[in-house]
Parts: sequence; structure tokens; C-alpha cells
Amino acid sequence: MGTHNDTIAAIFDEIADLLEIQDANPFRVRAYRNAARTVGDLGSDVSAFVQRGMPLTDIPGIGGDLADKIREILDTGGCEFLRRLQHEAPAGVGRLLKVPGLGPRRVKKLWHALNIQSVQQLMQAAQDQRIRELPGFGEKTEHKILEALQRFAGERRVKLAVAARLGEALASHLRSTPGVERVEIAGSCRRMRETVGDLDIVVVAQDQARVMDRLARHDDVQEVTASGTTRATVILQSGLQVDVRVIRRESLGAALIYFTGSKAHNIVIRRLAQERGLKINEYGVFRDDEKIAGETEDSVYAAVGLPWIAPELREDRGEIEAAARGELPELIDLRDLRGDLHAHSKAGAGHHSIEEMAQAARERGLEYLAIADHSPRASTAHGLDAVRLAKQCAEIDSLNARMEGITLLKGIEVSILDDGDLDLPESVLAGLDFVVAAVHGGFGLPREKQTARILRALDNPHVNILAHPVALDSERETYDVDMLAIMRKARRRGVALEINGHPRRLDLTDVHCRMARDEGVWVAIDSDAHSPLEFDMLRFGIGQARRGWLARDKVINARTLAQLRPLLRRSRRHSRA
DNA sequence: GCCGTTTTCGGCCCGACTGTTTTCAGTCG
Repeated sequence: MGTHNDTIAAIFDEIADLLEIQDANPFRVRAYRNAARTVGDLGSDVSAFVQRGMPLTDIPGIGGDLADKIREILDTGGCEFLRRLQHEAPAGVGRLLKVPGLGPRRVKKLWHALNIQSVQQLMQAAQDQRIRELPGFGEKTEHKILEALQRFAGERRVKLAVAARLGEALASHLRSTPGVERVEIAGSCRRMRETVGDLDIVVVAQDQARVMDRLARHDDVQEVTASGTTRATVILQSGLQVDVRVIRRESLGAALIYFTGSKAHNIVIRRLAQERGLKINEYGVFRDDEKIAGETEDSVYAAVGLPWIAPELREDRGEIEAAARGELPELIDLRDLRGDLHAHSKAGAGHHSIEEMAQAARERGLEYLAIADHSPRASTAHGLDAVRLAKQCAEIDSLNARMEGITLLKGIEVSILDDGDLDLPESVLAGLDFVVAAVHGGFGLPREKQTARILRALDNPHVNILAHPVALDSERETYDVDMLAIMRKARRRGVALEINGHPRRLDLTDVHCRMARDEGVWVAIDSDAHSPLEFDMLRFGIGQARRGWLARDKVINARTLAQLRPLLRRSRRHSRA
């Protein structure tokens, strides 16, 4: 996920916007959109492709023309074709496409007829009631635009954890409707994307009207923006949009695939069907007018010659080709986790005693739990100095002596300082079972220095895990770092990279998980729990790992404690060598 | 603009809902 990839993706997306407004061939537009997505999703920087002499056209969806444009962007930082398009249509016009309800035709009309070139001008025109005068527009459309703008305020995406909670509440409300057989959450929430733009819910019921009525009565529903016989759209109090689709049981599998997406995945699946003379829609798989599959997801995939594909993989990132070859990964599952290697107690930033945390972990079936409170520099998190840490270790020893069914590991979440030193001396770290190292400050360092400090920390012989490796946090931007260099060093040193399940982090990202898999790096999936309830966060870490194609064999805390211990020792022996 | 065990040209996924039409275009997922 290098900076070049993001630049290229942004340029291709803007080209697509402007082409769309110009009424260009829609498939040409799609080619740019697909390329933007593919390049943005690449684990390693595109420039590395070029340096290694690999043809860019090996990337799916990149042909000769787009390869040239990528090279041009790498060489010059810009793209002549985009500049030409911008000359014809101001950049602000492209951004109008992001306003819900505005597509290319309407944007073009607004621009040509009213010279609207920005969101601000659009707002003004709507307030002045000038939009309703345009042919094809009307009072209602104008009103909707105004409403959308007021709600707009940047792109609205919510954290997966929030969407999941709201979705589960709505789903259970719908389940209590008489005649409803099943309610399933689909969409990006089911694919476990770290943020969710809207919720998709599939309902199996005979009486559609009754479901729609029941939906509108849910406490959390603020507004019904569309409602037909089979589908409805509502807005929740939080502003989150929910699309509900009511279908018959015999269509459940087809509807789930359709509504789970991703769009890119579904397009490929439908194309496969087409090649076989079949048609797939949300009702099933059809040969001419005869329905041949659709009740289960299995049956739909089987109809196009594929095994079932886990929702987390459905991004058109190679999963369909892997499925066709019979090479889908056996994904890690929540049940595979034997322990959690990063949790806090009230000695540090947490709110509960070590014993309470241990009990909660045991209740979830975990075999071991590493307590990893902060080191001294994290003063706001009551970081532990050597003396307090020694006291905590004694407490853990005594708990281990009397608690059954769970083993506590003595750990620390030690800060990586600006120069790569750790915040506690080696003599102290050597006395612990487990060391989690993490960056907690100095986010503004330039890429080279940021990378160098982390590489140096990985050289420390006591470090077992690099926690939240790109320091993703909803409160701030991530820092810039050479992730490939870090992964290769981590592999050499036997250090695991963490997938932090806490919803405000979820770092490693899915793309980085995939990269870790390709690089053969160990991964740890942790909750970073500050309270017993937060062990729930492990499921989001698992989701992220599955999105990154990770199997159980590379996840260190999918090992039993007996299997884990030699790995920890090995990593230290390895490091000293 | 991409792509190819039917094709190097001619394809490129499919249906629901809304508003403004007086038979359907535009947008969305």
C-alpha cells in the first residue's frame, strides 16, 4: 500500500469521474475504475514492479495503455491525459458525483445549464430553487439533493463494530416479525470490511409488506427514503443507510451472494455464468427460463464450477482464480485461537484486575493470556517502570499458582523510541515471558526514519511481537513506513506482526495481512482488550486476517501454549545469532 | 480500455426504485 499506488488510484478514479461526465464509453470508465481498485489493493508498491523489470500488464485489468499511464505517473508524478480532461471539466465537477443521487448525466446537466462546478455552488443553487427549473429535475429531486448535501459532510462510513451492532439490533427486530423465516446481514459488514458505508440485510419471508411495515417501525429508523414491494432503504438515527431486501427461501443463496458483493466479485461470477450460457441474478441461476440453482450459496457457486468462497475473500483479488484451481486458503477461524497476546489490566490503561481479565479470557475458551501493559514513557496510560512491573510479575506468578484452566504470561507493551531504542532495559525485558513492541509517538517522522527506528527495534533480541504495525488509529492518520522492509526483517528475526482487533485500529490492514501471508511472516491476532468485554474484539481481528487470506498455521496464538513456548524461545535464540 | 480453448473485433452483469415522464431515464447497489 505504497504512496505511489494511492496516487495512481486517485488519478485513475478522477479520470473515470471526468470521462463519465463526458458521456464516454461506460466500459472505458469501468476499466479506469477497476484499475484504480486493483492498484490501490496491491500489497507492494507498483514502482517495485518496474524496478524488478516485471511487466505491469501482468496486473489484471492493466493493459498497454494503462501501463504507459502508470509509468508516466511514476516518472513525472502526474498524468497528461488527466490534465487535458481537467482542462475540459473543472475538478470540482467530478466531485459532484460523490453526492448521493447525482450521477454523470445530472452532474453534466447541472454544470452545463447552471455552471455548477462545486459542492458549494450546488448547495447555493438548491437553496435558490434554481435546480427544479431544469428539464428532468423537479421539486422533489431538488429537495433530495439538498438533504443529501446536508447529510453528506464528507463520505459517511462507520466502523465495522458500530455497523455490526446496529445491524444486529435491526436484524433481531425483523426476526420477531411473524412469518419471517430468516434475517441475514450481508454487504461489506458480512465481508468484515473495516469500515462500512451502508448496511445490507436479506430477509426471507412470504409477506413482504409486513416486513416493510415492521422495518419502518424500528426505533432506530429515522427516515424511509425508498420502499417498494421487495426492497427498501432507510436511514438510521446515526445517519447510517440500510438496504433491506425481502426474498423467498428458494432464492436465499443467490440473494446473499448478490447482496454480500463485492460488486467486483459479483461481476466476475456473472461473467463466468454467461460463458456457460447461464444467467445469475438475485433470484437464482437460470438457463433460459429454467432455474437451476439459488437456494444456497453453494449451489450458485457450483453452477459456475466453483467451490463456496468465504465472504471475506469476495473482493476480486484473485479469489475466483484460486477457487477455480482448488487453491482457496483454509482460513483462520475464531475457534482456532488458543490465546490472546495483548491485553491490559488496571495497572496500566485498563480498568480491571488481572484476575478479572483472566477469568473473562478463560470463559471465552482461551488457554493463555499475556498481560501487556504500557512501559514508562506512556505516562498517560500509567506506564509501568521496572519496579511496578516486577510487582505485577509476582502477582501473575501467584495467580498462575492458584487459577485453573488458564495460564497468564508476563508481558509488556514497550514503546519504541524515536531512535529505535526500547523504553525498558534489556535486563528487565529478559525477565518476561513475552515482549510486545509498538510505536506510540513520533508519527510525523519521515518514511526513512520511521522505517529505520522500527527495523532497529526488531533487532532487539527480546521482542516477540510488533503491535499495530502502522499505528492505525481513528484519531489520527497512519504514518508512512516501508512495510515490505519491516516484514522481511520480522521474518528473519522470528517476530510476529500483530493484527490488532480493536475497532479503532484493525491494523495490520487486510492488504498488509495478505502481504504478510505472501512474505511468510508470523502473525498474532490480539484484542488489545482494556476490559473483559473487549475480548469480543478478537472477532474483528479474525475478520481482518481472513480478508488477508491468512490460514491458521501462520498465526502464533492459534498454537497451544506448549506449541507457543518453543516458538518464543526460538525467536530469541534466532535473534541473538 | 481490457480481453480472448468460440473472438485480435466485438463483446463487456443485472434488476429495483424514483421522479417526471406520458413510456422511461437516471441512479443505485
